[in-house]
Amino acid sequence: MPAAPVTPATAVPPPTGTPSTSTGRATLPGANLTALRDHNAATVLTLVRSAAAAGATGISRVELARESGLTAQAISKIVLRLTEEGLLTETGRGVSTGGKPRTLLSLVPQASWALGAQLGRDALTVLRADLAGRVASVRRLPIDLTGWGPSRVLDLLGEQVGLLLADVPRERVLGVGVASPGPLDQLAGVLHEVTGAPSWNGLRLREEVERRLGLPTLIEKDSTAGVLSGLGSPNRAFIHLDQGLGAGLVLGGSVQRGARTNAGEFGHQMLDPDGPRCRCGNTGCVEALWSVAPTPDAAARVLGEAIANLVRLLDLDEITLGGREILVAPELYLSEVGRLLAARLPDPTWQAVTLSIAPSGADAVALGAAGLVLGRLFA
Amino acid sequence: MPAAPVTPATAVPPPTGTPSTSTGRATLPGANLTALRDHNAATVLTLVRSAAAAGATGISRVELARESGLTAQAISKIVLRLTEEGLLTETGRGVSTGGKPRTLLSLVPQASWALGAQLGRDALTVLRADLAGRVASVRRLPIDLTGWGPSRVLDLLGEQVGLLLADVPRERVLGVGVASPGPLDQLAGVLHEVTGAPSWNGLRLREEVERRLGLPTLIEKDSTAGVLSGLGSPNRAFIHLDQGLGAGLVLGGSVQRGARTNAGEFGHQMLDPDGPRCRCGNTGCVEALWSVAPTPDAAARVLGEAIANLVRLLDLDEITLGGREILVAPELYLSEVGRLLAARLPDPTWQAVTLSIAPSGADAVALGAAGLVLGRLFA
DNA sequence: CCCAGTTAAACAACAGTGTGGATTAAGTGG
DNA sequence: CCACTTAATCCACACTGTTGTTTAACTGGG
Repeated sequence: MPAAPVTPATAVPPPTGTPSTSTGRATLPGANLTALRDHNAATVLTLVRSAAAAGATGISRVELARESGLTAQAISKIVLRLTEEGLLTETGRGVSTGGKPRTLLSLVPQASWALGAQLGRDALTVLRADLAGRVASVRRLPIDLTGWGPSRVLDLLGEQVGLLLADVPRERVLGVGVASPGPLDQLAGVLHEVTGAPSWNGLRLREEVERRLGLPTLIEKDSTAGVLSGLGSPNRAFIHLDQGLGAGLVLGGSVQRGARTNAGEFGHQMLDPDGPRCRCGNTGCVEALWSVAPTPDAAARVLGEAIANLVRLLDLDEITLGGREILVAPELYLSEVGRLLAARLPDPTWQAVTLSIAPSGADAVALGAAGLVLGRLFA
Repeated sequence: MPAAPVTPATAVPPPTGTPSTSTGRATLPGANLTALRDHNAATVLTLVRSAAAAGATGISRVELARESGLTAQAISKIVLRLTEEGLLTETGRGVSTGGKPRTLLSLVPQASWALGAQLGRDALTVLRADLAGRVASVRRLPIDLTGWGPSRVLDLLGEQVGLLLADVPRERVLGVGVASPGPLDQLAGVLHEVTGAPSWNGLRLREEVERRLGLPTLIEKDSTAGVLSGLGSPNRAFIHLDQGLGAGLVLGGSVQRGARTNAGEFGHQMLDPDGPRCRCGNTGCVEALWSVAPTPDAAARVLGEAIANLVRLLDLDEITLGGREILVAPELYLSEVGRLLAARLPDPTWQAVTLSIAPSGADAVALGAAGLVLGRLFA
C-alpha cells in the first residue's frame, strides 16, 4: 500500500516540525534552567488564578505544592520570588487543622496590564485588562474597516491605546493583542485576504502595531481570540457569530490554530447537500444555511446542529456563544441550541456540555486578545 | 448577559484541570530537574528520529544544538548519556566545511521494543515494533470479540505476546499498547459500552492486561491509535474505516482525546438532514450515509465531503486513510476523496493537504498502539 | 495556664542541570 | 608544513529544585 499522491500538488514542510507556543511565536523544544524556572512560576500563577476564578479567597503554599507536584520548599522559593516581583501577595489565613494555619496567597491584579483590541468591520474596540483578566477600561468607536484602510484605523488604535495607558506606567504593560477578522498568518503576524478589504491584504499587522505602539504585539483571528476571553474547560469552543461563523478552539488545554494558523472555519462545514450556495463557493455550508434561515429559531437550530457535530467530533464539554449576532437574541439561541444539543447528545454522563453566552458580551473578542498577552505570564 | 444553563443537567469538574500527557496518565504541571533532563533527552531523541524519517543517515550534535535551542555543551552531555544507555550511536561523519567534520548520530533501533495490539471485532493483531517505529514481527489471529468475552481473548493476547517476546530480554520492553474499538476512558483505562459486546462493558482493561503481562500498559481507542502509527504533520488526522468511521487527531503536535477521552466521533457528524437513520439514533450521520451508499464511488464521495469539513475546521495538512474498509479499494478512495478535497479546498497555498493510505496497512492500528508506548521515550 | 502534638513555612547543605570560557581534536587549503 | 576553521570536550560555575532540620503558629487535653 504505497504512500500516495497529494491533493492539490504542493509539498509539505519536512516533519522536523517545531511546535508553536500559545503565544504564537515558534519556540525551540529544548529547555534550560531559566525555562524551568519560568515554567514553574507560570504554573504557580496559573494555580493561583484558577483558585481565584473558582471563588476562593486565595490558595495556600501547601495546595500549590500538592497541585503542582513540586516540594513545599520549591513553592516557598517561587512564591517569595513572585511576591518580590509584586505579582503575588498574602491575603489571609486558612483554618487550622490542628497546627499552624495555611497562609493564603492571591494575585495582585494591578501588578501588570494587558491591552486587547478588536478590529471589527464596523467598530474598533480597545480595552485594558488586569492580571485577573478583568476589564479595567474599554473604548469603542465606529469605524469602516474595509473603507478606511490600515493607516487611518491604526492611527485611531494608537490614539485609543494612549488614552487607556494615560495613568499606567509603561513598564507595567505586558503588551497588546490585536484580533482581526479573516484568515491570517498568526506566526508571521501577516494578514491574508480579509474578505472585501483589499487595502489590508498582506499587511504585516504585528510589526506595524509593534512599531507604532512600542509594545510587544500579538495578532489573532477574532474567533480564536474569543475563546481566550475567559478561563474554562481544557476542551472548549467559542462560537463566534458575526458576519460569518467562526470557532475558537481550546483542545487538550492548548489553543489550536492548525497547520496554517487558520483553524476554526466552523461556518464552512457542509451540512446539507441541497443547501444554498455559500460565498465560499461551495453549497450547503452552515454559514449559508444560517444566514438564509427564515426565522431566528431556524437559524438557531442550524447552529445547534453544527455545534452538536463539533462537540461529538472533539468531545468538548463547554461551549460559549459570542459575537454581534448572538447579542440580538441571546435567550433564544441558548434555549434552541441547548435543546438541540440535548437531543443529539443524549447521554448526560459522557456528553454533558456547559452552554453559555460569553459573559464579557461585546467585549469578548477584545478581551480574548488581551488574554492572549496574559498567556505569556500564565503559560 | 448572564452565564446560562447547562444542556443535560450535569455538573462539570472544577476548572483546575490538570492536563493529561500523551501517555494518558494525568501528570502534575510542575517540573523539577529530573523532568528537565528527561524532557531534553526526549527532545534529542525526537530530533534524531525525525532526521532518520526524513532520510538522513544521521544528525550531528551541531544540528541538535541548533534545533533544540540548547548549547553544544548540553547536547554533548545528553548525547553521552543516551549513548551510554545504548539508545544512540555514532553512524558516520558529515562533510567538512573547512574544519572538523560533524559526527552523525542515529538511534539504535533495537535498544528497546514496544508492543502493540489491536482488539478487532474479528481479529487480534499483536506486533513488536523497534524504536524507529518499524514492525519487527506481527501475529494476527481470527477472534470473535463480542462472542468470546474478555478472558478468552486476553488469554490469547498473553500467548501471542509471549511468542513475540521469546528472544527479547524483558528489561528491553518498554510496554504494551492496546487499541480497542468503541468508547473508553483512556485515563482510567476502562472500557465503556463496546457496541454489541456487553461482556466487555466496564472492563478495567489497562489493569487487567498489566496484571497478566507484567508490562506497563496503555489503552487507546482504535482510531486514535491509528494516528500514532507513523510520524507526520503536527496537524493531521487518521481516518479509520472499520465497522464505523472514526478519526484520530493530532493537533498542535499533541494527540487530542477530548474532555472524556472520546474525541474522534467523526462518523456521527450530520451531513444531510434528509439522510437515513443512523444506529446512534440521529439521522444523516456520515457513517449512515457512507454505509448505505449505492456504489463505492458514492461512499468515497461521502467520506470526502466529511473529510473536507474536518480539514477546514481544524486546518489540517495531512490526512491518512486506514482501516479494513479502505484496504478493499484503496485507489478508488484515494482518487475520489482527493478529487473532492481539491474541489472543496481550492486554494493550494493555504489549503494543501497530503492524502495517503496508511503505509502500515492492516497493522496501522496495532502499530499505533505500539507508537503510544514509544511516545514515553520521545515525548 | 502550660505543654505535648500538629501543621506550615523557612533555613542550610546539597545534587545535578545547563552555561560560559578555554582547550583539544580533526579536518581544509595555501 | 602551517595558519585557519569547525567540532567536541574539559572545567569551573550559577542556579534549579530536593532533602533534612529548625522555627513559627495554632489546637486541645490536663
